[in-house]
Amino acid sequence: MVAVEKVRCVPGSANDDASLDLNAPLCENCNSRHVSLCGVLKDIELCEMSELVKNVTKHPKQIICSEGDNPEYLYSVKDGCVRLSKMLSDGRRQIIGFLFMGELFGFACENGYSCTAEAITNVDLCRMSRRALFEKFEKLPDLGHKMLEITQTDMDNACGQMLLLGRKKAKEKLCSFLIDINKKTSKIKDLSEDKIYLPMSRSDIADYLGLTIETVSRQFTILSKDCVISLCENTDVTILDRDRLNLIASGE
Amino acid sequence: MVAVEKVRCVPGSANDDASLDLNAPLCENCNSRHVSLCGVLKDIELCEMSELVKNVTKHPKQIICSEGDNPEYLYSVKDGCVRLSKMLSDGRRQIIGFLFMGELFGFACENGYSCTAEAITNVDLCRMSRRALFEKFEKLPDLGHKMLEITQTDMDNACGQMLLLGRKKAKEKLCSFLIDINKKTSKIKDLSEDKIYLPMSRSDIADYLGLTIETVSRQFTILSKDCVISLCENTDVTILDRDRLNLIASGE
DNA sequence: CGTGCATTTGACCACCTTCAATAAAGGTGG
DNA sequence: CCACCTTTATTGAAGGTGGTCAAATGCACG
Repeated sequence: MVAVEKVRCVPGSANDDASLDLNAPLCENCNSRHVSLCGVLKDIELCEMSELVKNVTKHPKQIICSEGDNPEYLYSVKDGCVRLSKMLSDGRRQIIGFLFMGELFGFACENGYSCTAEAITNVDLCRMSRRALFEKFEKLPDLGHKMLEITQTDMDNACGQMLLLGRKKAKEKLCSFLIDINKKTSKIKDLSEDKIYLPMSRSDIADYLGLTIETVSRQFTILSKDCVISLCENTDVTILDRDRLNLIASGE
Repeated sequence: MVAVEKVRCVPGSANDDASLDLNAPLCENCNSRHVSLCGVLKDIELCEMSELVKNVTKHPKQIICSEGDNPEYLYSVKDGCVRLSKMLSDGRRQIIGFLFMGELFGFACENGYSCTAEAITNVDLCRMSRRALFEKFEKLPDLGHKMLEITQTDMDNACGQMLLLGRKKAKEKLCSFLIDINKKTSKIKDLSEDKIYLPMSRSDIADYLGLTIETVSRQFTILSKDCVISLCENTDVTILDRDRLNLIASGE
């Protein structure tokens, strides 16, 4: 509660490129601070984080990390939208998720990163050394617990997505997707409650839902004709009948 | 390295049903000990676990825990096979995974258990209080780290399964499944390298792969006619041509 | 031997894909 | 500023993979 000057604490050593690093962030000023992994940390503990993070910016279509690569870093989305995906050798692609502000990615096992991550919009990222972060769990056990909680929530979402991919019809898939994205983005963008912000392409949506772009496009048209949604631009949809949308999404 | 008498350490207080509880396990004698969460614990630390676990046995088709229920417990499979699943209101089912010896389940978020867990075979389980386990992370941080590692590996597998469900053809799905099960069970059953043990029904396989039983059955027949596998009984398959199987699984 | 359940097999059909044409939007260079 | 090209989305027609329905087979159990 004491007013303190915003000076960076312990600059230097941990950041290879030491003293005047413009990319070294001030975690206490971070916009996504309260919705991200760091949400569990007290103000004074944020210094610990500042030591091991670095700001990174990416433009649309730039790759952030690739499936199978040495998973040196974890990333947290500070702003923008990121897609995670996996590919088969012949080019078939499955999008695993779309990430917005506050969401963490870079999960991996002994085979390297599980997914490729690419920027969809302009993206601001917080890049953390995985090793350094895991070492911090000693000093800040809450950080480790939060990490576990996040991963378990991811797993819960993954289960829901498997149900969608394996058992839902095209129309149900699209409705589920619209509800999920609406839930996610309404927290972080100040849009009217029924606006859905869709920064990703039809092709991304198709690869997320296990469909083709043509099927996605047709279902958009049908939902629009049935007055469940209204299509303004491609990136901008409005929910007209939320009850119907929910009913269709959960399988009538 | 010192020979000690196998006496239970600290019996009582933590187990509600105190003194003469036959279900209170001796963790040091546990078969699945070295392939499970407890693999990270030293002998003397196992006592800590004995306090919070209980043995549970289930018969085929018995429910262990249900989607949405208060996630009081975590479970580790000591023996047998468990299926995790999610359902839509009209009965469509998606199986999220098949678990064998050493595997952990009971994952949950604020909405309760993510999945329903049912016994496929006779099953021996180690049941842990979630709360008590999470409290142990203070004293045994390695346990928390192992838990995180397990959850991340689960997440990695889930990503692979999403790729399968969204983008693979029926034949590719079945081949992928056979390879995965072969990998899993060869570690814990002493079967000849190319034998695949399938305790689950065709209906379970179908619901795992996002197909119908008829399609699964047809694909089994085709693979058999093409001499990729050989079908002895329904629970017993032999790999005849592992290279072909791998090629088909990864999409030609 | 008959009942009940799981699996296999066949015939038909539908949902979604594939292929193709068109329209709309965005970027580049003259 | 507009012609030109590329990229993205929509729409239509045709086709195929896998689903639905139905019957047959196999197997366990009383």
